[in-house]
Amino acid sequence: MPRRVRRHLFLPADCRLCALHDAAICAPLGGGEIARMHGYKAGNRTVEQGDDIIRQGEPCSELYTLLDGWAMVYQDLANGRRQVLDFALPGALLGFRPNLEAPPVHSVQALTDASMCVFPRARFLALVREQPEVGLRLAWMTARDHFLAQEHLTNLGRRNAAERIAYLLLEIYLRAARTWPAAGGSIAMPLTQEHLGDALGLTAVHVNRTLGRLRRQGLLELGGRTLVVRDAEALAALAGFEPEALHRQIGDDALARGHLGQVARQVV
Amino acid sequence: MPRRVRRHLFLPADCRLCALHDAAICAPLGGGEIARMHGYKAGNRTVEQGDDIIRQGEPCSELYTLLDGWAMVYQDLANGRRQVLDFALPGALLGFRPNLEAPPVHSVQALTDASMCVFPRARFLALVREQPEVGLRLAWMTARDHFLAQEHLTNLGRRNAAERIAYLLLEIYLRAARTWPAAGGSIAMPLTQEHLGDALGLTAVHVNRTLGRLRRQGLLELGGRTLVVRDAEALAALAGFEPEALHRQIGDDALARGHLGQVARQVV
DNA sequence: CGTATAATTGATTTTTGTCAAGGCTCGTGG
DNA sequence: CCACGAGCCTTGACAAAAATCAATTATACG
Repeated sequence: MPRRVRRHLFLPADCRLCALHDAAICAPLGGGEIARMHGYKAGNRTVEQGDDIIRQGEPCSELYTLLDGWAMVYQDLANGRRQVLDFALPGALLGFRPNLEAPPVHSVQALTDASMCVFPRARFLALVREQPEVGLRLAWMTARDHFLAQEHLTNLGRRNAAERIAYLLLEIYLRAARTWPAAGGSIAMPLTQEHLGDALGLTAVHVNRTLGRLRRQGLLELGGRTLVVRDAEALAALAGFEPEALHRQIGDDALARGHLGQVARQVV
Repeated sequence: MPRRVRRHLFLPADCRLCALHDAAICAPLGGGEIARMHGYKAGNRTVEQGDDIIRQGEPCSELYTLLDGWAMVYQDLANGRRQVLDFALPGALLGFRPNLEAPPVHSVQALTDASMCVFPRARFLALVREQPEVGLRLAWMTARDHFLAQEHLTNLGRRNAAERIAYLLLEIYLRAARTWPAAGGSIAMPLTQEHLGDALGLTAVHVNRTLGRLRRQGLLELGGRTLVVRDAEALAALAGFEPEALHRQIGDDALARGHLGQVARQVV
């Protein structure tokens, strides 16, 4: 059972100083508007590793932008099984769902100490309402998350254990390396083998054996909260992973280049 | 190999006569605006069973609202495997993705003869731009599809063959029964056992055996393009399926009741 | 240190896939 | 009207993948 949520709430930070800007929901906002952003926020909050940020079934009237740290979105089933739906990195919007009035259906847990930007639901909606380009950004971010979920669906449905692991770790590597530039294929990564199993529909034991095989083949290294990608080419070939296709669809520039992005800017 | 796309293009139908209105992207539009909707459409189109509506990798500059019939969204992998990502029913928006400029990554195939409402990409974006409430509707529909994809992820990751089948068929039953009211737990359903397998990460053979077991237990009947749910309670218990939770999140009324829905209306 | 969490390994069972062969149904063309 | 073929469903025998059960062995941390 994850420990209870600890709340350390700070005054709103000045959004103009936020390094994350381009990666978050507020990306379309320009200088003048960003200065007024703090009016929509309740402030910043930090949580400790292991804390639940959102708990399925418990009313939650806030949305969050993850500012720093890792989180996981997951679902607990009645029979004790757990499915990890997504790993969230800085910039991720947490708590958005089709019916914001109903309690959340998924939990979100901090995998490291983490900090986030807190939006009360009503103010978040006001923001979306008053800044149409933010609404489009919201649609784009949701479409991106949907696309990633579909990729994971393919991963679970049509790949075996080794392929699934290779695919997930490559994806995580690329996403993390974009946030915290990586040296020599190595990134800090807090996921345990049990997390990987819960995300991939495998048991931790089977993840362990399969990881061992990949390690012995010289494809990767994993341990001590560190992931080292030794042979990205081979991993990609094994998993049928196409970085370009992924990037074309959800890359940073997709919003800037894509039509939806153009709309987002034109609407301003 | 699915046969080539046949195109029968008709003049735009009058959107005021469209029975689907509430279920589609245009739901937030009122009387005056709906009358101008045809200005954004290229027209209606019909396709035959087995036709590909969208093909992954082939440029496609249109979006569609499915008006009648069934479709499937799927992905072909390099090694010949296939993953079904979603089954689409009337009202579904087809072809929306994070980067509309890049070719689609998923294919969409008609599972019955089908008809749809065609939007050229540029005009679709103009609609979203000029009618902010349509933008919010787009965000909501995408969030709904994302939520469903996450449910499917849990289904593949943490349920065995019988549970997966029970879950999927119940979901399909409920969705179809909302579109075409069902009598005695029976609906017309064009999915083959191979379709189910490709959606559930199982082989058609294993689907067959498992379906047989469910049939012998008196839980359901499936054949002749007809699905009969004999014991919905037992199926739901087996699958851990909670219709209320699903409905609370994505039910028809969720938009009307939910805050996002309120926004959608207030923005007008 | 001592405890808790995470990783590892072996033996065994269960679930699912693979290969192969027939059977059923329905529409088409002779 | 019947024969044929395509697509789909069904079943059996066997193989492979993954889960389960059960210890151990690191590793991290107060």
